[in-house]
Amino acid sequence: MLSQDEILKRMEEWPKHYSPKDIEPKWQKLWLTQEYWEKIFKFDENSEKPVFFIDTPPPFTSGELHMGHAYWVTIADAMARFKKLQGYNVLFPQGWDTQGLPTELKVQYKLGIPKENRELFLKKCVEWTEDMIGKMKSAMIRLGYRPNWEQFEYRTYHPNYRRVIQRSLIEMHQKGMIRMKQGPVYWCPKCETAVAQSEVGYLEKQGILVYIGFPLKEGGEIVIATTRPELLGATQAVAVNPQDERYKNLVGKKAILPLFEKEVQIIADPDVEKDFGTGAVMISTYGDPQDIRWQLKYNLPVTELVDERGKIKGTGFLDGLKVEEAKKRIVELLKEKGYVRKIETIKHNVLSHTERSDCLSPIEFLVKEQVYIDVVPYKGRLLEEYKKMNFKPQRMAGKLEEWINNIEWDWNISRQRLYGTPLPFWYCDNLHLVPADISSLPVDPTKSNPPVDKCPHCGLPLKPLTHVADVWVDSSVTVLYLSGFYENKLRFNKTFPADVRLQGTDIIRTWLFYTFFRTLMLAGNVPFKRVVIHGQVLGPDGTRMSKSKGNNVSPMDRIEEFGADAIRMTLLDASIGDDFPFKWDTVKGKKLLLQKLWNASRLAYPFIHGRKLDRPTTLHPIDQWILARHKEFVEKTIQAYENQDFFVILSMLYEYFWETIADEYLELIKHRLFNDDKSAIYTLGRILKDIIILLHPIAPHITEEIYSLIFGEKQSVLLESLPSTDDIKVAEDVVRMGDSVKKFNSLVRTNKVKMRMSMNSQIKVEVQGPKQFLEDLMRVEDDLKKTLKITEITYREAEQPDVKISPA
RNA sequence: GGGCCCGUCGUCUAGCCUGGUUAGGACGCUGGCCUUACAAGCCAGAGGUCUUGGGUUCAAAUCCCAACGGGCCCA
Repeated sequence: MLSQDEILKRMEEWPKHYSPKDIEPKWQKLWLTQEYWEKIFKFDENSEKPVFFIDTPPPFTSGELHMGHAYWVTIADAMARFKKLQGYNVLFPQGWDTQGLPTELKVQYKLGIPKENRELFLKKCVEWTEDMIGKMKSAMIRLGYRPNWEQFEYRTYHPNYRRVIQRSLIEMHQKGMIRMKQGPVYWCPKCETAVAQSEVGYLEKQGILVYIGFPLKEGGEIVIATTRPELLGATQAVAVNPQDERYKNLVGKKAILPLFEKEVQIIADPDVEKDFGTGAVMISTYGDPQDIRWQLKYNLPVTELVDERGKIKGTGFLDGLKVEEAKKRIVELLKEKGYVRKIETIKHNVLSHTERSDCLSPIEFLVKEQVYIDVVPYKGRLLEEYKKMNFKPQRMAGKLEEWINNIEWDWNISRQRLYGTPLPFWYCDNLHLVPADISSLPVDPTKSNPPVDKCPHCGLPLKPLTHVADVWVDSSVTVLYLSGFYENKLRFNKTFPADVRLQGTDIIRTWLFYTFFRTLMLAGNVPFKRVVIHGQVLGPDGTRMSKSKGNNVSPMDRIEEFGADAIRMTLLDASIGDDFPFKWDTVKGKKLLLQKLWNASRLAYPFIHGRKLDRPTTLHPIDQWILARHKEFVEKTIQAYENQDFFVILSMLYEYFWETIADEYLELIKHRLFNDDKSAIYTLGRILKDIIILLHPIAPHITEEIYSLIFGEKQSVLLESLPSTDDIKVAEDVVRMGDSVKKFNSLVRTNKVKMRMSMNSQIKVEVQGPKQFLEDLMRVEDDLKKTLKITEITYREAEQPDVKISPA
């Protein structure tokens, strides 16, 4: 037994203040060592342990790790660490989505490398990418993120990954799902490339609604309203609603396009909104998706009026003008000739290039030869199969379903770019596709010869496809790549489908949908069993972070001050699926909680460190009480981890650890600790160790530090296993006693505050209350006296509990 | 135009599915207190017509309807 002085001296060995910036990098370095890798973080293909495979998002390599990244990094890391503690063999990958327009633009404009020099351009793209990865990776590591870098870090430009992408395309082609065809495509004139349906969205913009009088062939006129007067030259018909009395007698008649002097028919279609404009619209090729539907429905001719750079062609008088300029010019001309009836300024939704790009330019529809993957024919099957995945939160399943329901066009996968996965095909003038040999992958058709001399279908000469794949073609095979679908059947059988997919709401219709679709088509099953979809991290003002609003917060801004652990706790203190504002004040609060844990450990250290914590045959009633509470905490925490309800764990830390253990229990057992009471020492050691283990996935650094200082039997908390509480018997009378003690403590303290006494002052107490209440207190009278500096307690039965105190 | 989500102390939120203590916590605020871990602390306290209006019920923050406000997605 140590003397009081010795105990206090040993306590001084423990740094008084919790300093995350000293602790965290140390552990991050250790986790990355070969030794920790081998013992803890490695995914062992030969292990008999159950496998847990989490599919994490491969972020685009922008170079900046923003709060949204920090959020999923934290969730994924916490999930993986928990599963390790639970005894799983964890496959925890991290990929990089390396290809795409933003990188090309940086290389083109920031580095000034011309696209014409293809080799150099691609080399610089890769260099830029690696640079960006380096920055993001070090920030991830600084947050305590520890995936299987050694085995499962991947880059979508890498030959190994590219081989899987290309093979998946060739196999889809073999299944008859890929074809080249001509048709309208979403086109971004600014980026000069085709984009997919999932990359566009509607943005509210200021525009004009022009009312134009079309003369009727038989005399008179019909006034149409349009936001796209510049497309007048590509107008193929005028449409009205069949129910519209105003136009009933005009249906079937001919109208004449002003300026172009072309006759078009007036048709009736139920999709025309009677209340918009004049109720008469012009159908042009193409102003919006509705025009495409009408063009197909009525088999209207197509006039190509806009070129790849968004300039008008084929009109003579508007040629070479950009769409916006042409709009102004044609309105002027129409005014001069007296065709304009009215012009309104309106706010309307304009289809724009919104996804994965800050481009936001309006989308045009161009007629192009492109490569498509059939999606529409599989809608029915997709609507059935998606139900095999369970969603957290459940409502997110509805978002996927809604998206599948809304799919109208097949997936255009060709992009007119350089830095991307080459589509592994050659083609002929009849648009037949000839795939590369699987043995030749990865392949760049522009640099290799086709596997056959001529088109096997029609004998025409073959040309290489110069297009690259949509980035979602790349990232929709993460599960197939990681599980080893093509290249490691042993691993595939063990790991497929993945246990969890983690991602944000914003990529449901892209990453989630395409992975689900492609994996189902190629491997015949859904890619994962469970999809966990988190919300967005908002700025401190509760709105979306954006540079223009200046409400951007980066996790790295104040990580030295508060530490990665406190940031992780803040991010996890939200219900998964909800958006939440990020405030440094909240982080400060989490740091205080960790400081509390630090101090409690400081108190426990001299009594527990280096001691054997055998369970004594009998336990003090107060220890029995805390163990009963402890059992509840352990069980609920494990349950919360299983459901990814991290905020539940955090609220229990406040309630159980801070309020119950730190504020009540520790005070009650101090006198016994100093007297080397075996029951108290055993209990404190046990609950503290369990708390450390259970908190580790959320706050890995501080828990490793405390564990190593106090317990340290193993090199890492992760070599421990989840606590079991099977041996703890919960006795009702003990739990009730705990409540009585808490009540008594509170009454005594309240009275001391009222009487302006210091907490330290000696008092006499007269307590009243129901018989049961008094008996509970008598059971631990000695502990109450020592804890609350009471010299004498007298008891009196009464209905309501109350105390009277007086100075001793 | 359609769908989904959300409105709870000054701020962020738990509770709502499965109706039933005094609506719980964190940050902030007020007062007191250096107590064998912790003043980056402790103790105590103030602060809420649960957006509004109807309805169901013995009983509504919770279930239903409507309105208002905010957000997201789709057309």
